[in-house]
Amino acid sequence: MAILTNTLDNLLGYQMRRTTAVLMADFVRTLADFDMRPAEITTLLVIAENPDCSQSEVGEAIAIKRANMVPIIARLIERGLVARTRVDGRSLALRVTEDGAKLAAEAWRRIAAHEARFCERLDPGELRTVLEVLPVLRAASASDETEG
Amino acid sequence: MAILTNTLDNLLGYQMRRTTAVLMADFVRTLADFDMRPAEITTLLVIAENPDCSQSEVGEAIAIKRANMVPIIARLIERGLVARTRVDGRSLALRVTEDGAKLAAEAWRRIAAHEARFCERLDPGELRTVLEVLPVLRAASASDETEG
DNA sequence: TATTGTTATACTCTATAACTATA
DNA sequence: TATAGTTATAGAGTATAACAATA
Repeated sequence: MAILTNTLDNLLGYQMRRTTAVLMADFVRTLADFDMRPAEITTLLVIAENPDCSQSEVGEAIAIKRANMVPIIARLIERGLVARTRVDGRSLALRVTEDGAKLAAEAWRRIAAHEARFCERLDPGELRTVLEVLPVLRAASASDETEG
Repeated sequence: MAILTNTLDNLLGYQMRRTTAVLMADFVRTLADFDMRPAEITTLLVIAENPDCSQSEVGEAIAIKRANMVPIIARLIERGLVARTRVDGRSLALRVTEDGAKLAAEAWRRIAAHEARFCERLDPGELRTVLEVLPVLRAASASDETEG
C-alpha cells in the first residue's frame, strides 16, 4: 500500500489528537482487568483525593458535565467503591469505601508505570516543557469550561 | 463551589486528553458552518492532497479503520465533494471534485487561523519541542496501528 | 433566582467480527 | 491466502434541554 502525504502531520491539533489516542489506548490496556471505563477510574481517583466532595465538584475538576457524572457515580456506588451521604437537600458528599481506596491505590501504581513507559522516551527538559505548555494551550481557548 | 485537589494534573496523559479536548472543540467551532464532522473534513483534506488514493490508504494515513471509513466516504460522495472511479475489481480511486477542492482550500485557511490562535501562545522553541516530542511519544506504544 | 442532581436523548469516534468479491 | 470494501453492532465520551427539589 502506498504511503500518502499528509500535511495534517504539521498541525499541533492533529498531532495532539493522534498522540492522545495512543496514550488513551495504553491507559485502557493498563487497567483493562478493572472492568471500569477511564472516566470511572479518574472519577474514583478524584473522590479518593477529596473526601466529601460533591458530584458537581468532581465534574468541575475533571471537565465532565453534571449530566454525564450521574451514571459514572451510579456505577461506582453500585460496585461498592464509593458511598454518599446527604449534606443538605440537594447536595451529596462522596467518599471512597475501603474497597474503593484499595482499588484507587492499585490504579495509581499502574498509572505511574504507564506514564513512565511514555515519559522515559523524553529527556527531562522536553517533558518539563510539554507539561508547562499544555495548560497554556488550554488557556488560549474560552472552551475549557465544564458547563456553559 | 470548592476547588478540589487533582493529582491527575501532574500526568502527561491526562493533560494531553484535556488539552486535546479544548483544541478539538475549537476546531469544530472553526468549521461549524461546514456541517461536516471533523473526521470528514480531515478525510477530504487527505484526498485533496493525494489524488487517486484508495479508501484504505486514507484510513492508514489518518488512523481510521477501514470499517469506519465507509460512512465517511459515503457522505463526502453524497455531497459531491469526492468522486471515485474503479481501479480494479476491489479498489477504488478517490479524488476531490471541484467543489471538494474549493471546500478543502477554505478549510485549510480556517485551520491555519485556528492553529495560529493556539500556537502564538508558545514561544518558537516550545512549539518546536512539542511537535518533535508528540511523534516520539506515539512511537513508545505498539498501538499506533490502524488495524491489527 | 441560582444550584444540585437527574432524565432523556443525540452525536461522534472507535472497535470487532463477519461477509463479498477480487487479486 | 491476503486485500479492499462493506455491513452490523457495540461501547465510550460528550452535548443539550428540561425537570424537580432545594438554597
